[in-house]
Amino acid sequence: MDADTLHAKAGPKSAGKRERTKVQNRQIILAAAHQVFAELGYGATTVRDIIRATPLASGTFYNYFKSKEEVFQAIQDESALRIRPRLHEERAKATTIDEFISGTFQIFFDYVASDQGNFQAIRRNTDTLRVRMDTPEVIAGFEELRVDLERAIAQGMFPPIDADYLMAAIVGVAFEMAERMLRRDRPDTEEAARFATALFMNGVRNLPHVQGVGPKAAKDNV
Amino acid sequence: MDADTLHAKAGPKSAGKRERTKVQNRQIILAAAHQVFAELGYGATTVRDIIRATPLASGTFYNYFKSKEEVFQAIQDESALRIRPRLHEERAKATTIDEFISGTFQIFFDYVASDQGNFQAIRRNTDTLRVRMDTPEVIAGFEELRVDLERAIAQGMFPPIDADYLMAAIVGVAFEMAERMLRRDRPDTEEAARFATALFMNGVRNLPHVQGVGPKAAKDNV
DNA sequence: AATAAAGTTGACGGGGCGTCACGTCAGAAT
DNA sequence: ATTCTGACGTGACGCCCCGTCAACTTTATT
Repeated sequence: MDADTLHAKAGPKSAGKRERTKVQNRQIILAAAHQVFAELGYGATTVRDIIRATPLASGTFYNYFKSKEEVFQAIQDESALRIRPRLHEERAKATTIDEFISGTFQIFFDYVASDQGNFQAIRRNTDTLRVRMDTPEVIAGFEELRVDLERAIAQGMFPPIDADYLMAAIVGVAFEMAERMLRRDRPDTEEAARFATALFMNGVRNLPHVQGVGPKAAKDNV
Repeated sequence: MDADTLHAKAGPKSAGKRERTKVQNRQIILAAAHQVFAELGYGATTVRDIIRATPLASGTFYNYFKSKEEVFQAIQDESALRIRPRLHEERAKATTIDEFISGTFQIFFDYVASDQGNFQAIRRNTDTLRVRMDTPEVIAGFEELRVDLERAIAQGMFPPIDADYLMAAIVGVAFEMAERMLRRDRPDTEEAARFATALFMNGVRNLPHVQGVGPKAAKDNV
């Protein structure tokens, strides 16, 4: 056998065509990942699945992201960035704590309904809390809500209770209710937000009747 | 080359010693899995990790379980089986809906505190809802609670609200609060149960002050 | 034009998964 | 007691996925 045969192990046949810019490729990968995650769920999708939904080669993925987890977190960051301005706006606008809580639930349920696949990928297919909370953007989003709650408590708008548990309750109700909402035939984000707000502010015992109501009834319930 | 060389590929060196019974081996694997999942989390543990914590060989695992997911679900089934009698007892004992809800939270938080590793493995490392709800035992546990809620609503103990969302709210609050509870220095399951019950029954607006209280204060708060 | 920098590629080594042919043993059948 | 049989244990194997990297191409710089 000759030298050529021995060294024949190496060598991509043709590499390096660059038809897109760096930013474009990152966006292409992100979009493909978003779509594939939504379809298969986080656990079931492989990096190759993502790349296959793309004109790129497998190695290129790793020029932009360290791992599957990192793309996923990037997607969550994007989502957090999309929601936060709305939450800020809501906080500025709300004059009562009821309005603020209600607006927060509404924004959250609206987001979930607008990006069902991603929400379900979070819920069903991965290290839920770790991925949800480990990135600065997402943490920041939750932190802002917590600060608001603490301020409300300090200002006497809420009784002097444990802000940590209060936060947990809001997050828990929101995520779990969103799950059920999406299973319904025609998810109604306003109904969900109304229910969550009423339950949260008044408790079961003092809950107004909040099921199956139209816009007209909303006034009565909140 | 002769025939022996060709066929030399096969053959475990020494196989088949049977020092334990079938049931014992299943229990050995289950116990090892429970321990390793709690330590490393679901996602991070490999079937080989489980087997390594055992005197058995890798293939044996698959005589008892189809996959990593199946052992995990078996563990959840065991947990569900341990909790359900207590829930039944509580349901029989409780005379008011407050007592029932309070008892349910208490049992749940107690369980979480008694098996932290497993709870965190559920929360942090896997297809949360899928694993939590896909096994008959676990589904049955949730179903019972839902039936209770529907009955309470039908009997007028709760306002006529959406049992599905009510259920979601309870589950959401319980799981998310349990997470925070475990992060505390000295998790206090009674405090957590008191908070959850008060919030749930009365709402934030009507919440008694439920932080940092001893057994004496419990009477006042619930 | 020559050189450097940035970007792309696919083959490769590493490792986990589930299978399977082989080996062993306990108890049933004779 | 001996043979037979099927249940069980074993570890090597083939498959697939992951992340890396040397080779290669294009763009920027001098």
